[in-house]
Amino acid sequence: MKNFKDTLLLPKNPVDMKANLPTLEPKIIERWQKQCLYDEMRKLRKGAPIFLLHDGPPYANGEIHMGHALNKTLKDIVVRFKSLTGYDTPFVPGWDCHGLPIEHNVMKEMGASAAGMNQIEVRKRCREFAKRFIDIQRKGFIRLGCIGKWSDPYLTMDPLFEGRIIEAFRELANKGFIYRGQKPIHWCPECRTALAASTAEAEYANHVSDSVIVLFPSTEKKDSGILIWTTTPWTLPANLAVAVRPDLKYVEVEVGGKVFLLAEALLEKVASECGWNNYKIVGENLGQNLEGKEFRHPFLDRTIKVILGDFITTDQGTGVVHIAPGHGLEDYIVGLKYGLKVFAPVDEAGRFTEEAGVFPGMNVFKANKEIIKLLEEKKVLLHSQKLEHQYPHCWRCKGPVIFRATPQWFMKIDHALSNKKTLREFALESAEKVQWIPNWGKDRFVGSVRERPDWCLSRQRAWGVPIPTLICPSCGETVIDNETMEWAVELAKSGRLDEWFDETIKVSKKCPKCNEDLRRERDILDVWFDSGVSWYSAGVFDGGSRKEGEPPVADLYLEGSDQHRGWFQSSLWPSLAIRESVPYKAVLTHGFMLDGEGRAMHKSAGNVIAPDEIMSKYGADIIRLWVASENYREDLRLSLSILDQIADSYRKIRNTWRFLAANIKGLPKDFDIPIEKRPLLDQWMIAKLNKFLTEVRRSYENYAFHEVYRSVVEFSTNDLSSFYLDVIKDRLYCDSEDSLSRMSAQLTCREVLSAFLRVMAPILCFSTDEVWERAELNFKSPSVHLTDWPQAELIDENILNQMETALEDRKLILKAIEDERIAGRIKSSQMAEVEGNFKTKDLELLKLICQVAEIRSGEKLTVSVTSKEKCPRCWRHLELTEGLCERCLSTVKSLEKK
RNA sequence: GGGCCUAUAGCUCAGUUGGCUAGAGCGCGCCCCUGAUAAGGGCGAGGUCAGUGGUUCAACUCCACUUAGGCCCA
Repeated sequence: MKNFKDTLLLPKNPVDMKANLPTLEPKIIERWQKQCLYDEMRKLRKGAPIFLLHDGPPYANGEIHMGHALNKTLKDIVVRFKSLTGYDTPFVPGWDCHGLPIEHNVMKEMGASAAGMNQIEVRKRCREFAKRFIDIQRKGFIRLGCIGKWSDPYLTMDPLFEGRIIEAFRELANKGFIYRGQKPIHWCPECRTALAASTAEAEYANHVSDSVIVLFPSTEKKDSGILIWTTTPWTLPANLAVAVRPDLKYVEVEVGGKVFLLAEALLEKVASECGWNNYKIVGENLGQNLEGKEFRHPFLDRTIKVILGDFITTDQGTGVVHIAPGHGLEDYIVGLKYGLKVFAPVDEAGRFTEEAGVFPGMNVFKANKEIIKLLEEKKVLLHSQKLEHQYPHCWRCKGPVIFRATPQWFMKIDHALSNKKTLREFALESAEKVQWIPNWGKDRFVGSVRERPDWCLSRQRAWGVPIPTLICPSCGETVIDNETMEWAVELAKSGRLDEWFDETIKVSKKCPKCNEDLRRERDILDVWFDSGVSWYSAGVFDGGSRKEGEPPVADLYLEGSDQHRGWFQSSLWPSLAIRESVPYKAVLTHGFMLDGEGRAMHKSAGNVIAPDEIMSKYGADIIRLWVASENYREDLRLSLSILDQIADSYRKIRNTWRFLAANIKGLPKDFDIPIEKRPLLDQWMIAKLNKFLTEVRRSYENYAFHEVYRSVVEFSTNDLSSFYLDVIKDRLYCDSEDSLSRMSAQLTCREVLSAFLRVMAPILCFSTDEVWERAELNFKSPSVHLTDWPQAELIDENILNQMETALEDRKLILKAIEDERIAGRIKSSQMAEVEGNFKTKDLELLKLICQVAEIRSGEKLTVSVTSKEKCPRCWRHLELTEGLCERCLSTVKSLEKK
């Protein structure tokens, strides 16, 4: 038999089957940089409506991890999609540069030499440290394919930005939102310094404490009272209340003529500790009914009230907690609710002051013994024992630390705005107007706003923006002074902020109370304040820090769900207070990274997969496809086998593009055939494409990228690969090059590919651009990212329905053929003759899409082997003349003429 | 301990206001093709819908509790 392969128009592949993304992607990034892609995207949409996604700044500390990759990829998908659909999409990335973690790392890096270093030197090192990681992280984000103003990001340590931070503070201060209060913090009496609670500064280690059960006598009845338990007897002089849990049952117990009140759940335990042999319950009450009841302090002349606290547990103690708001965080918070004073009669060396009322000047740890003695004398000590437990110790001197209230600056959350509403009320009301994605985000946000205390802005650290206030070292008076704040702004903006901390530069102001020389506040602002005013300080359109103009309201904030209590709030309070509006129109949150088993990724658990690892093995597009495939509203699982699966899907999609690209070669660029003049199958393909475009667009608009992924994979597999492309191979390969039928197929393929690439460009930003170029679709736009979203045309539902019916018949036919194949009676579908009762009227269409030799109408579905010969050129079984089918004969003949 | 969230095939996801035998793609198994070839096509097997109890004519879906996990707070 003659070999006809040379007479066929087989695909000429401009796209490699193997993507080799790890080496390809960096080259595409280079091209984008040469093309100035970000600027070109903005230029293309100049004057169009703006879609502003304001980047939440990651912390400039450490390499990027998958959490970063997830967050930045989601942002990038949004930005690229919005740009394609016609928006001007500025995206200015940012970094959070100040704060304790960096300072802590710097101190650790310096080791012993840190001791003699002054604040200014520490700040310098911190700045360098932050800069180092900004560069590392920036490289990582660019490598992920994220588009944005990487040349000029906003940095919270930029002079201009630091100046804005102080200006924001000044605005808040002048509107009356700032005040000086007290709050307990971890304090090392040995080093006489504050320690950060939430980091490694307070190390937990074993410590032996005095565990005591103490009677607070009743003010009414003799020989009765309430029993409290504590492991820090030294805090008793600072006691201002006792707390019970509202839902817990409390009992009155009679023991040897005395009556004690305590939680029922702990009665047995306490009885054995106190050695009660005979006791009787004489009364009971729910905690909530005890609120307001009065008792006497065990050794001071003070009346103590019962308050309610939800934090009380029944695993130890008496179920009644002694409250010293100056010496415990829970005590402080519950104390605020009841208007208790923040009382901490302990000096910075950990010694009682005169205010303590007992043992002035004595170290509190030493005072424990004396207090216990005093309790014994007063006959209020029911039980005392040594208890070894975990207790925080100073990371520097290793000594035990204490909780001690110190003066701090706060932002008021319940201060009224010009609209007479308090900030909190305004926030709760505003939450209703924000679009929360997913919608339960509102509940989570509102829940944490409702409960939160005033914002403590002070941090006793070096690396940050100073709180621009003055303090009298002699009488403790604090001064918020516009001239001083203005000076601080000037310092910041001229890059000389370190001078604020230079004690040799004296303050010229005097204390308004005692006329002493004032000094500058040494505390710095909470780092959350820095990022909280990014809407006010960042140049969100042009990059860097804001130079002029009103700050805009962002269309979207997109962060991990932990930010409901973090950045979404820290941004909200200053914005509500300063400009009385919410800084975002919509808030989208995503879940957290989990491993393949659904457990959190931790370095210590050894289950971390780094973005770099994936990028060098699979490529950034695989990360991006993975991000798109996951429902990010929940937590996201990641493992190498999940990535393998994503890589499989990628290959499927890529091969589909590759086939399309290979078959449109040679089609003139301006060639067109009106839809209605094309073969029915092509008309269907276009209708299907339009339906696909409509669905995918809707999914993107809803930020439901996993729906996009699903639609795309299914479109690729079901509609294209296994159906349309398989069927049109005959036309593409065997029809003559200039035939309308072949060109119609090519044209349809080109339209499908062009639309498909643009639809996937926000996700597979590298691969789509590669194919866009190689398939020579770039004759109008040099990059797929500089095109318009493919508009869906009117969808021809008639054709879709008609084909739907035909496909149902097809499914039955294929099944019947498969049965024959398994029985060994038939091999290729091409040799099948099928008879049956079909819903489809158009049997020619059915024959075409089933790719069988013949289809006839009949009673029962039967498959037989055709007697017709196989055309040696197109492999279809049909009538042959001169050894070929009619179509192939004329095609070959016209070729021979040439 | 509190707030919010999650649990459907090996994997990633669908499953409308409760209503036919719970679906898809991948993977897996078997087969076909060798003119998308480190491809392509067909068929098939996979599910106690985390568990228990309840509401209902009817529950993957609603309610309660339990278990496992996540984020935040304490």
